[in-house]
Amino acid sequence: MPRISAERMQDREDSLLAAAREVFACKGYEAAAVSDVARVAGVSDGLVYRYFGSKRDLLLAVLDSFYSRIIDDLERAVSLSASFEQRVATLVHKHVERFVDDMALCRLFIVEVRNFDEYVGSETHELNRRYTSILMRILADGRAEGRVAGDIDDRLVRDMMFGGIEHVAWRHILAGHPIDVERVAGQITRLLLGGISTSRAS
Amino acid sequence: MPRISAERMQDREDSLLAAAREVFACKGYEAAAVSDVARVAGVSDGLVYRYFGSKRDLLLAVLDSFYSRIIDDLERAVSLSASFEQRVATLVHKHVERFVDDMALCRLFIVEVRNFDEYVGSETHELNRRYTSILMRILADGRAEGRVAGDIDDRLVRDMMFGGIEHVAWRHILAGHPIDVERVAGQITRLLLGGISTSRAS
Amino acid sequence: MPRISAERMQDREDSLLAAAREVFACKGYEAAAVSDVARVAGVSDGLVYRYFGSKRDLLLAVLDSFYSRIIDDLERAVSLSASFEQRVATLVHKHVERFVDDMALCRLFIVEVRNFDEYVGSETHELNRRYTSILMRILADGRAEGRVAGDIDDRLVRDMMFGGIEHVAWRHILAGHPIDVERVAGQITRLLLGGISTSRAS
Amino acid sequence: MPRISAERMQDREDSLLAAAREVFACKGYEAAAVSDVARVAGVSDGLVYRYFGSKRDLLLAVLDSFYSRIIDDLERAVSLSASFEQRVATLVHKHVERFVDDMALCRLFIVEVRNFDEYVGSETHELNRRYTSILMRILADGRAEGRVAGDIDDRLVRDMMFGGIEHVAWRHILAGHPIDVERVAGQITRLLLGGISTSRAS
DNA sequence: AATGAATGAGTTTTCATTCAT
DNA sequence: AATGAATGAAAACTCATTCAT
Repeated sequence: MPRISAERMQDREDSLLAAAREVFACKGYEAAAVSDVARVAGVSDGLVYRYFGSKRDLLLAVLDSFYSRIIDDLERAVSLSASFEQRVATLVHKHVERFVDDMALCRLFIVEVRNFDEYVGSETHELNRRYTSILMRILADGRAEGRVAGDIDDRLVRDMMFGGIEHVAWRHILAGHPIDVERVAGQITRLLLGGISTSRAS
Repeated sequence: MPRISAERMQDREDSLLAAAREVFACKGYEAAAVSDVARVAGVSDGLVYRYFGSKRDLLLAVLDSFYSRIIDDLERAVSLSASFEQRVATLVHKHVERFVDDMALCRLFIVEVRNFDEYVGSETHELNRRYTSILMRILADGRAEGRVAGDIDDRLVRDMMFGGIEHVAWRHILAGHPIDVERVAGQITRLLLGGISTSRAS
Repeated sequence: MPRISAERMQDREDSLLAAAREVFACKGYEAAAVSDVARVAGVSDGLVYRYFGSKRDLLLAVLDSFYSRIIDDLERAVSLSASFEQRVATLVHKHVERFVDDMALCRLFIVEVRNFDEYVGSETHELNRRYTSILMRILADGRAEGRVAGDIDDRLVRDMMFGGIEHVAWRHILAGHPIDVERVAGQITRLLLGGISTSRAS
Repeated sequence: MPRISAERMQDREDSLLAAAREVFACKGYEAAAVSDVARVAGVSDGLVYRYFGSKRDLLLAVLDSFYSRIIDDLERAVSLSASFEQRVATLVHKHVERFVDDMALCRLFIVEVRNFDEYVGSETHELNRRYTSILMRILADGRAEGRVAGDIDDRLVRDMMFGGIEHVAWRHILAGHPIDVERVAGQITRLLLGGISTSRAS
């Protein structure tokens, strides 16, 4: 017979998640201690392990909840755009904005999770796919509309876009000067859509 | 354990560097222990500190030696290319190849060094700048030749290219299927030069 | 190893303190390892750091608890003495006795703490002041009663007394022959009060 | 067949001793590394062990050479004083001055050597005895001249004097204000000779 | 005689995780 | 269900000392 209701358990899990997000974002995964998370959440160390199997699980849960949130947000924004070019522009804009707003969590994902063996096949991986699949659908639709050059591999575009934006955002963040999201996103969009060359490229 | 003569100190340093490269590449920086490196190099723990001041120094030395090697290689390759487009193609090709050949080291740089405070201003940062400056020169020359669209920010191109290739390479590596360097580099080059759109973009 | 209830935390702290006192007294601060203390206390190494932030903190806690104990004792003894001379005699007697009873801790204070930069301004320093202030009050009162020569600097007396007794005690302890506290304290008192000379000194 | 002459060996030993004096004085015994000494002396680590059996031996040698120097100096100064009181005054003055001039070495002796088991019976102990015996002779002579109160134990006087001066000097040094040697020595001398009391003490 | 590379034991401290209460 | 005291296994780094050269 449970002493606390399911509702209460959910609240606890949420507050632990929030605490973990804060602590991991602030100190990074390695430097964060489970007891930091417990303290911030206002519970005992031991209780953390009733809700999450390990420190690693906690990290993944933080990132998964982050992804759930941003996927919905991105989908909603993209759905409001009319043309292919607008949808790309919106996605680029939102993604750049994501780096600006949630730098620490993006970094957490890039540095602590994405590169590890366990990543492939994980829930986090699946969520990342769902996030990027929003672009894949835009590209498929754009191709159907004849807006995408025929010899382009969509996965390549996806990687170039997300990889590129990651670097651009990082450069600004490391350099310490704030990103003018509007301008940067506009430039990236133009580059992606139109390329570097003055003439049609080979 | 043989005591080595003065003239073999360089060998020792090299073998420590090689051991560190292997261990860091395999386990990542945090997970690797200095004693792992020592064991692989066949020396005592303490000796590592005779050659490298700290675990961190060892990491940076590994990356610096890596950079020194690949900068020359890239410069030579690029210098052999005639046109702007060829030079870009060569650089993309070489960079993709680099990820294929030295995935672990690229990852080490990206994950363990690039995102840390101490990075800016370090020797490694300088080497990274030299590496990327090869592209910057290509772009500047291309612009002088009128091959680059006027409204393009070179640093943006740099980030999109290196960031994009990083993700492309990663996808293949994570998925476990080998990269057809020729084909992938070609596609990336085309995308960068010509963009996604069928017509001139926005 | 039994897990203790909350109400027994104090006991744990006390037993750690006792273990540290023993180990430090026996081996000195530098030569003592935290794991020695843990072993003597019958706990794990890590637990020491739950109660004391560092090895240094442990040392200071040992000395502070020592001082707390002896200050009360000295104050009580002195307060029972009627005249200036008696109070000085009592203090000397008690102080010599202290060296005899707690040689190792006195030595710990003198050797490991008193001469270090961090000492000034520390809790231990404050306790030491309280201890020595007992003598300062005796001297001030004695001066008010006209029992102290006018040109004497009280701080000088304090240093001569404590420094002198320290050496006297040390000599006996090093030589290995027990101190006749009564006799030695009497001699010291006489010397301090009356000086060496047969006639009034220069 | 020795490759270097006995003379050269002596020079080496002297320069090692000087280097050790400097390093120990500056950093303390524990914090000083043998290789620091070697570097300062301009020789290899290994060579230190040809001249001194261990780091400890090096410390003792430093202190022994220090004692040899100051013993002569003190003896000479005292021999120039005419009366008992003058001789005491000179000795006090010289001893206070010693603390001022050679604070670090005094501290080294007090903290690192005097309190250790091996001290009793060591060369250093013997030198310390010779140093303090200068006072013992003064007292014996003073007693013969009737200048010393009959019931005084000379060893007690010795301890009170050296212990007291040690504390006085230390207080000034810790507090950071320079000692007015003349004044302080004068006060100490007066206190030792005449005592605290306004009247002849019990 | 001299070097200095090499050793390897030893130290403090941290923390994820467990489990008696 | 909740606690938080306790564990114990690392792990980075230092250095006195040795000994092949």
